[in-house]
Amino acid sequence: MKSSETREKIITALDTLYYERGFEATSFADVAEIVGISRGNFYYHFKTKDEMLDAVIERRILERTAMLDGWIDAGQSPKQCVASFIRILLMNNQKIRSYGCPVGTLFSELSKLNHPGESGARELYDLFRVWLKRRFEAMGKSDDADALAMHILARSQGAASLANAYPDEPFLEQEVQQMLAWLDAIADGMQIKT
Amino acid sequence: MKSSETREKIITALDTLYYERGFEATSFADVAEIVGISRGNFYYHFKTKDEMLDAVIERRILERTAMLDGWIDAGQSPKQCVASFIRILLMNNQKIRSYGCPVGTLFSELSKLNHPGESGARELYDLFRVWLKRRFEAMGKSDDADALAMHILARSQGAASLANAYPDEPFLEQEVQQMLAWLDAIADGMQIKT
DNA sequence: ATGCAATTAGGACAATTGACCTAATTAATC
DNA sequence: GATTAATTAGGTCAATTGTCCTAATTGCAT
Repeated sequence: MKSSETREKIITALDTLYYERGFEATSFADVAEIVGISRGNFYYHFKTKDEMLDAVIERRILERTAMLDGWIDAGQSPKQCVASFIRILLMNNQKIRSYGCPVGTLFSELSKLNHPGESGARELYDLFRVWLKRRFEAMGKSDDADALAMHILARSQGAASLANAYPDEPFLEQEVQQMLAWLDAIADGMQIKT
Repeated sequence: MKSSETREKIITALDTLYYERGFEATSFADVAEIVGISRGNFYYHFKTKDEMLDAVIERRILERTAMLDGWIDAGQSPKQCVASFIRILLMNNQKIRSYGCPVGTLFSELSKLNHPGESGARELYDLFRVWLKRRFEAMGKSDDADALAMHILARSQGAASLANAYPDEPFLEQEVQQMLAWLDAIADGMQIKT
C-alpha cells in the first residue's frame, strides 16, 4: 500500500477520534485497531503525536476552506453565504448534539493543556472569522464587519455548547432561526442592536 | 489537623486545577504537591478520583447557588438579576480569557470522556438555566422564560469561548454590552427578535 | 526471478497514572 | 500518662501511555 494512503487513513481516524473523544484521550492503541495497523507503524508516517495533531488540523483547515469557498463559487450572495454558515449547525445537527463544535472543543482542550497545537486550533477560528468578515464587508458593513463576524461566531459557539448539554431539546433549531432573523435585520440595514 | 479541613483544601486545589488544566490532566501528584500532602493520603478522604470530581461539582453548585440567590436577597429586581448574571463575564474577565467558562469547558471534557460526572456538570448548567428562567418569569415573560434563559446562557457560553480564543481583544466587553442592550429590549416588551 | 527500497509488525523501553496497603505519626479520650 | 482512634506518609502494584528499535514483509524496478 502506498505510504500516503495509510497516512490519510490514519489522519481520518484521528480526525474522528479527536472530535468524539478528545485529543488527549485518543491513544495509539485506539487508532491502530480502527485503522487496522500496528502501533509501531505510526512512527513511519509521523514523528510524534503532536505532528499527528498538526496533520489533523491542517486537513480540517483545508476541508473548511473548501466548504466555505465552495459556497462563494456556487454563486451564493454574501448574505446567503452567512446564512449557509449559520446553517452548518443544522447540517451537523446530530454530531454537534453528541460532541459539540469541533473547533471550539478542540481549542478549549488544547488551551487547557497548554499544548503547542493551540495556535493551530486558533487558525481554524480565524478561518471562519476572516471569511465571515469578508462576507459582511461585501454586504456593505465594512465598519463593523469583524465585530459582526465575531458576534455570529460566538452565537454559533454558544448554541453548539448548549445543544451538546441538552441534546434532546429543539433548542438548536430555534437558535438558528433567531440567528437567521438577526442576519435579515442586519442585511436590511436596520438598527437592531442584539 | 481535622479531617474536614484537609478535605476542603484538597477540593479547593482540585477545583482550581480542574478549571485551569482540565479534569483528566490533573494528577494526584500535582494536587499533592500544591496541598502539601502525600499521594497516599488522598484515599483516606476520597475513595476514587471520580468521587473527588463529584465533590468539586457539589461545591461549585453550592457556591453558584449562593451567588445567584445572594443577588435576590440583596433586593435586586429580576432584570437587575439577569444583568448581574451577564456581568459575571466581566467579573471573571481574566480567568475566562485564560481558561474559558468553568461550566462549559468541564461539561465538554466530561462529555467527550463519556464520564459519569457529565450529569453532575449538566446540573451546573441547570442551576443557571432554572434560576434565569425564574427571573424572566418574574419579569412577566412566563411564556418563553425558558427559551430566554437558554438564549442568554448560550450567548454567555459563546462569548466565553471566543474570549478564550482571542484573549487580547475587547470582544468580551462588547458582547456584554450587547447582551445588556438585549435585556433592556426584552424588559421593555419590545418585539426584537435576536 | 533478484535485489533494493518502502512499508509494516511487534516487542521493549521508561515514565506516568489511579489505586491500594501498611506502618508511622498525630490527636483525642480516659 | 496510657490507650485508642484518626490522620498521614510512603512504598508498591498493575495498567497504560508515547516513543523507539529491529526484524519481517511488501512492492517495484531491473
